Amino acid sequence: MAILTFKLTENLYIKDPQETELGRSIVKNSITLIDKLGFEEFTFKKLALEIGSTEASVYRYFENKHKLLIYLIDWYWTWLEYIIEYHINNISDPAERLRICLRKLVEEKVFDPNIAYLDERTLHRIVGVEFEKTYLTKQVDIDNRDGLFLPYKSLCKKIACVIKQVNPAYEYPHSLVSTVLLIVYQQLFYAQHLPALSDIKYDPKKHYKKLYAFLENLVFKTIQA
Amino acid sequence: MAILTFKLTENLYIKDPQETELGRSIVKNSITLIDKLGFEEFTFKKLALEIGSTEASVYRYFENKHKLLIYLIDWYWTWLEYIIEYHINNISDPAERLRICLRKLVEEKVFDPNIAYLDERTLHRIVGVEFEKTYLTKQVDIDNRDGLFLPYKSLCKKIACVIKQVNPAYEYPHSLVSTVLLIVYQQLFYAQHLPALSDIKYDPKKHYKKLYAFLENLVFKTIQA
DNA sequence: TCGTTTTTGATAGTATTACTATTATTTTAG
DNA sequence: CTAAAATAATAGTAATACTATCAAAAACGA
Repeated sequence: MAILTFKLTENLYIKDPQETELGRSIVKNSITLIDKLGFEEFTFKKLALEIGSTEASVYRYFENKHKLLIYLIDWYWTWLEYIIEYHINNISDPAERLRICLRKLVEEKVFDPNIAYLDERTLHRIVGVEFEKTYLTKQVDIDNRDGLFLPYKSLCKKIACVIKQVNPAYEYPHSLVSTVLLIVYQQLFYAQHLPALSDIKYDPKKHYKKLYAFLENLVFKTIQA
Repeated sequence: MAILTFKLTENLYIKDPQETELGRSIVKNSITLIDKLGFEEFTFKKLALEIGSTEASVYRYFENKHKLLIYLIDWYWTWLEYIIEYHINNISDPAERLRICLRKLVEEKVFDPNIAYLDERTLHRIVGVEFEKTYLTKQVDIDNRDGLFLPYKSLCKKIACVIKQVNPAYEYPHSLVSTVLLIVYQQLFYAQHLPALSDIKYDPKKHYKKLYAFLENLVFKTIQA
């Protein structure tokens, strides 16, 4: 059993949280706490209390909760790209590669503590609710310059390349992929909380299938010549 | 010259801001201030200072800044639905109706103080950056029950109906429309701040056209039988 | 026009947040 | 075993997100 870890840009943290017990505890517990409270209500003080440490100690790892959130989400996108890469690796048919990408995006995330360092299922939920808050800010240009959004851009680029393989003439592969990436989380959120905005009914057993059907149709028809 | 105003749900405010000079000043100035500072940095204290009033007075109109933001955005969606309604009103061809919907969604907003009560151009920018923050919260179900998202759902439904007219067999009209609504703001934001995620280049003279091309292709191909 | 209600302004106060700083203690690494 | 590094404990600050009180001003109704 190989434990998966990824190295993220140093601009995200003051001190690498993967290197110490406390650091790993901060990351691990911030996931459950953000999931439970939502990002707005989440504070370093509450986190410190949860892990039996102090606010000041948390601040030695992350400048602020914004950076910590991006750290978690960057980890998720890096992990997802790895998963997708792994599964399309030896598939030669471009259309099939694209179908696998979509399936991996939509598919329910499983958490295997033997393989994963973090709980991807909870992370998946956090990404759905909090991801857009990471860039819909006044500091987006600075954060972007600092490379904080690289994992997401990398994933987007990878899938855009697959689209280009299916139809090299299609003009908007990046726009389509960034759209698809948002749809996944948006439609699942709507299904659960704002059902008037979606035709996908909330039902953990079936909605992944419906979402996939919606997406496959949208993507393949859109890029067809 | 008719001044456009809309009545929004009473759950949004403590005291109707349209009824008093101070109320209108709060609404008007909150738009420019949120646009300038971003929602996170925006506070009732700063707003009160700006309009020469006090924090306590602002709190007499809105429970908190979250409700104020939804008020502004609800106003925008109500206005946009009115505009769309107005333009598709006497068009009989469903495909043409749909094309007009898309055009009105994408089109640069103009601000005519003779017709409009609020500055829709600035509001458009706020919607792009702040809209998703209104529902990506832990209170989404309560806010939804209180009818705070009705204008958006109404707009979505209206356009979904147009899609149904174009192809009654298409299974995901609401999902497609809510997707399209987000794309508009998302792709313009990406074009400006995260260009790696989009194929639309930032250029106020031409990007509306490109965005429209991307959308028209996506929507019509997706729903075609 | 007078009296009343409503609205606003002025001021104050509280709990919480988002930090920074200092020092003592513990852990770890050479 | 010692030095360096990491953490805990504690304190402190400015700002936020409110609530409360009371007086002045404006609006309004008889």
